[in-house]
Amino acid sequence: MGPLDGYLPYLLNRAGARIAAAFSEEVRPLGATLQIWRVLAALHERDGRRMGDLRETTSIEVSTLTRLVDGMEKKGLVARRRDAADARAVTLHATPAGRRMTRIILPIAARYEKVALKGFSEAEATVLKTALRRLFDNMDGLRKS
Amino acid sequence: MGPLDGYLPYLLNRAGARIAAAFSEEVRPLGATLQIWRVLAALHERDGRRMGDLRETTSIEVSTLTRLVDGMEKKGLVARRRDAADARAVTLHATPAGRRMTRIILPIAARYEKVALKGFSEAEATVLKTALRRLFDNMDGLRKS
DNA sequence: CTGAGTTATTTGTAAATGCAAATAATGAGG
DNA sequence: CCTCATTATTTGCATTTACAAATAACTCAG
Repeated sequence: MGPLDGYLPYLLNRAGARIAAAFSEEVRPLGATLQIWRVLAALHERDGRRMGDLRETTSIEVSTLTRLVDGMEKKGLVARRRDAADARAVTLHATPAGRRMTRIILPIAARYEKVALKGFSEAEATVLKTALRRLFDNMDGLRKS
Repeated sequence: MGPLDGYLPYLLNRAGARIAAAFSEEVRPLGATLQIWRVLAALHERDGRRMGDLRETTSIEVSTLTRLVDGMEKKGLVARRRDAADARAVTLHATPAGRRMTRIILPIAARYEKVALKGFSEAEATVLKTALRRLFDNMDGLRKS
């Protein structure tokens, strides 16, 4: 056990990076990335989201998101549309190909949860997830203090 | 609560990113970064580590580490030395300035733990950290499966 | 004591990322 | 209807990062 093992930010980052790396490797042959999956998952829950909305739900920077969506559009996974209600905004829509990819990745994501949480009881898993949400909330708006 | 809120990798990444961002902002005026802090903390525990050793304990890629250490050397925080025992290796040593910075950041890191874990009991915090280590271990070597 | 194979670190290079400035469109006053 | 302040997205650019190739030094068999 290393010296940094006591630090929460380190433990968090380390575990997150490892899961992300494994997941990424698995979906790469499908032409997907972790970020692409995040966008697809968000659109799966609700299609036609705006960029700013996606930024919020995926925690991906808007500028990064723009370029990510550029790529996804080129791959035919999503389509941009001007929002009818407010023409400043763009709405994103999963194409049939996008939805097909979502259906393929959904079970993979589920399997990864299982692997990552191997040895955890249902209750322990819930506690962990709740703790991570609390942590996130605890850091909310701390940047201006 | 967003649609991704059920996914562990997302929760992990999101919480980790937020803590990292807040911590980074706090130590930036000192001329430090999260990565610099990781190296300093590792050297605080044991000075004279090799690059490969640091890679292991900090989870920072070796090539990234090389350039990070380049910068730290320029700032006078650490000094590279050829390992006397094995001249292929380089050992890293904190300078007085490096140790001074470590002493300054240590309490900041401790404070961040407190803020992040606000509302957590001692026991809950321990459970969370243990869970994160288990998670990390669960993903060990999964990449070749 | 020399060459083949191994280990440690650095460098080359291309992709990802994030901030800040630029662009585009809205809405409210006058 | 203009103009100004606001909101939404994109683009410019400099930094960070990671993989892979290059370098350097070790080990050991012959």
